[in-house]
Amino acid sequence: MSIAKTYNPADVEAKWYQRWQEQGFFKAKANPLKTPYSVVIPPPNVTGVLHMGHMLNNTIQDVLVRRARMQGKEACWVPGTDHASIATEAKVVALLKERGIEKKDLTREQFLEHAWEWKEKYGGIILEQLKKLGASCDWDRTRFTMEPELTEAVLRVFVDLHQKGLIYRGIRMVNWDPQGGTAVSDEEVVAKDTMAKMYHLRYEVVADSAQQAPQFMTVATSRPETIMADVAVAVNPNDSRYTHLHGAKVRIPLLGREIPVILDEYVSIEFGTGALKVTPAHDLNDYELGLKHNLPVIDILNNDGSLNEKAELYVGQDRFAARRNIVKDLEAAGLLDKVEEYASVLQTSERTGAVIEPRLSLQWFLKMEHLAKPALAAVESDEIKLHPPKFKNMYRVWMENVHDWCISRQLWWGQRIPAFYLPDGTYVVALNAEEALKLAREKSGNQELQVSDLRQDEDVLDTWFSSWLWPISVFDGFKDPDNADVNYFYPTNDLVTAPEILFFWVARMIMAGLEYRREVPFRNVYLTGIVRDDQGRKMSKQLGNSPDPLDLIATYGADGVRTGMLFSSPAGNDLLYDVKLVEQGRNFTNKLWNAFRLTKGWEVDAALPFANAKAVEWFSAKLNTTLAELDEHFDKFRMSDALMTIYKLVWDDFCSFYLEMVKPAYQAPIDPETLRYTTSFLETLLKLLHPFMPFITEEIWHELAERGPKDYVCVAAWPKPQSVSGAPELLSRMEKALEIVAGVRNIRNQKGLGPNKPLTLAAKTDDGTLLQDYDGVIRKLAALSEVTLVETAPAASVSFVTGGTEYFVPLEGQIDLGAEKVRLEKELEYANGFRESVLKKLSNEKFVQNAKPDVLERERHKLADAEAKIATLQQSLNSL
RNA sequence: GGGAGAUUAGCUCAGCUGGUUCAGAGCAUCUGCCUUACAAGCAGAGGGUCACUGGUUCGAACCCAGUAUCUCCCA
Repeated sequence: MSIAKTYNPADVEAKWYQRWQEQGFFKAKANPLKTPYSVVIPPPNVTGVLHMGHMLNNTIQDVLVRRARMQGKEACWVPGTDHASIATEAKVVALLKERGIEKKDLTREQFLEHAWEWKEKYGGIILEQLKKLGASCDWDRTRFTMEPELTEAVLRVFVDLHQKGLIYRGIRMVNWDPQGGTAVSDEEVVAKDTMAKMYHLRYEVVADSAQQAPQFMTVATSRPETIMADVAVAVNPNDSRYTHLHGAKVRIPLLGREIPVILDEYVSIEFGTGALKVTPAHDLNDYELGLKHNLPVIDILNNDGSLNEKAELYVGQDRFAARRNIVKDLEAAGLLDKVEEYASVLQTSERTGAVIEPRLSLQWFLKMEHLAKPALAAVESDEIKLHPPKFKNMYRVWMENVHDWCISRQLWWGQRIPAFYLPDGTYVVALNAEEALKLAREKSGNQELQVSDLRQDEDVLDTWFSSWLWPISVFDGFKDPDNADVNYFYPTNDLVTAPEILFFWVARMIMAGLEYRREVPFRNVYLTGIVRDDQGRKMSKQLGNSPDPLDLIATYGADGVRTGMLFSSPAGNDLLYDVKLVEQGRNFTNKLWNAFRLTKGWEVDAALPFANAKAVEWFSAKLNTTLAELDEHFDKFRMSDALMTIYKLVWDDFCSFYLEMVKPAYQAPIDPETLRYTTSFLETLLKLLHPFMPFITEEIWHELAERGPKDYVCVAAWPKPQSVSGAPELLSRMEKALEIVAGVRNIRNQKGLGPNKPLTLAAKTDDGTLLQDYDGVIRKLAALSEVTLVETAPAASVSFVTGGTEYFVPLEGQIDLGAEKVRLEKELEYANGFRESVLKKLSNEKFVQNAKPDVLERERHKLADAEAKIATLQQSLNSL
């Protein structure tokens, strides 16, 4: 039988994924006999494709879920997608445009038909990609935030919150995305630092009499096109420069409309010219100033960011075109004083990238105060733990300063707001038109009203208004609040997501969970970092610095990519992606493969006695100690540490030491006992590795032995640490033995002797038990023909000291006495220095008085060891 | 402008309540090896004033204060 020298993932990954599905291992159902463990996926955009962030995020989820499954829990990972209203609608609009169709030429129904068609065609690609990664989701549970059941949940919640008086409609300053043609929430606005221009404009002061020479006041603005919406100029009452203008009026440049000069301490005397143009319709602060001073509001913007007829000038031009033109005209009219560059912050839309225009509009809002309070308490009390905990601070600050949530969007793709307007302009809120009609008849007292008399609100709800219900709605907790699934799987256990959406999504899920089930939606929130390139830049399409995850999987194998991504991604830390990481991951799979290949190739001779008791006993101790460490890492959500712990256990302890200890000579057979132990160790390692590397572990599991129909490592029991008697002693003795091995190997290296040149070793010690017990191990790993005890140093030998004992490797004719002397003197010098430092500590009375007894004891030991070592070295030197 | 966090080896990070020679890991580096499981490998080695300056303490990477730099969040 021949096994490939390198592991070939492409051959096995699809096979095992299919088999797991056929076996139904990923399916979960309420089972009172088992402990539930559930995770809901952060639903990716339905039209999205897998990127590196998804890879990291979903690998972590899969590790958690697979481990829980092996621990015998009823593991349930619910997959699904998000309808992502702005992003998807923008994509559909762009697609239609390519085909020569403008959105404005379509009816709502026609547009939605196109959108659904597109969703059916491209939607869910990302879920297929997740299968390539090995994600063990219960695919039968796949949900979509805009499917009928989930839409119903959204509408029910809207109606309920409206009844509770938490949803209201009002005119507010909103963040307007002119490209998306919709309002967006505060959380969807991204601030970008830029250099902006500050234009100093001259406003003519309205003269008392026509005879006076015209006077001007200079007002600075970064958005000169908004002067047509000005309703006042404000100055600080304490600003002596403007005292003469108190009560005056000024003319808007070019337009000539007269507006008052008002006084308010809000105006900063230092900033700009100390005079502030007041534009209530297009700036939040100005709006509040306007309210205070009872000023009118003039909105000069259309939905698409162009100027409307209220502007009077530049009507129909985009705001940026209008800005260029008005600057030109102002300059020509001599009304532009100067232009300065200054560092400013540009507000942009997260979804479309367009520059946000603050704008007054009529929107739906959800009051947050009532919802935020318990949601804050849940995190403060650690009922929900954030990993890493540093995010707790951020969470608190945000929750204490939360604003009402603007939940309406001027889009078509999404859940339409269930508000129905009566002919008189009032409205009712109801789940559907029939219910609305009932309410409308009651409200108006008009029994003649028909459904056709009612007009439903045109807006849809913010996407997050459906995703905040996700942990409940995926278990049908709104439709049927007492169903077995939701009772069993809710609250879920862990949520894995990006810190960017801590407020968008995580905080709101906590609110919804507490409001609708009186229980938090999850216990742990694991916040991943952002995947960046090796220069620390965010991965982006524009930069082209993001590898295609599917190419990576094809090249390095899903297991290699998964482990590569987890090698260096502690919670909350950004992952600097480097192809070296996935190479390391791939190399690790190959290492494991070859360990398997070695053991698989052994022939057994049943007559042979058990020859490797020391190795087996040691590795058993090592394995069980590591197991406990591993569980601790997992419990603390230290995924990289958990992986690294297994990595070293497999590579260093199992492959480099254990297998080398028990490996028979070339083509020699192995004893049955050793093979039995070795196979069992390997099986345990496969189990530990499975959550990280599901495919290769399943492949080896089945290659290693004939397996029953349900015997998969995927559902094998997670190993529990067994107590091994005398484990610390076993570990430290083997460690000492391996130090001797390293000493010999070092000499081989220094002297340029090959790894196999037969050598002998002599030790000068009274206590030969270690050498005796580990004789086989030391001889084999260091390739020694003989280990002896001596009383004096053999002639012509190289020596080393470890564990207070001096060892000699006789090397006739190859010794450079001078070099050897120098080496020994150096070592002696170091040992003396060490002795001095310990002595100094011990002769410090205060230390002796204050230090804890065990610390003191340790120092005394160190001193004794050092002195013994010095004596040995001195002797060797003398004998040279 | 307000707040939070960080600064440890070339890189990415550990280092729990101060105490095993002023520190660990992985990767990278260097040296030597095609030693029949693996060159996607083996063996060995080197590499750090724990950002800086003070303070507390018998003792500080760890506690305190200040300085510098960086990152993130909010305005």
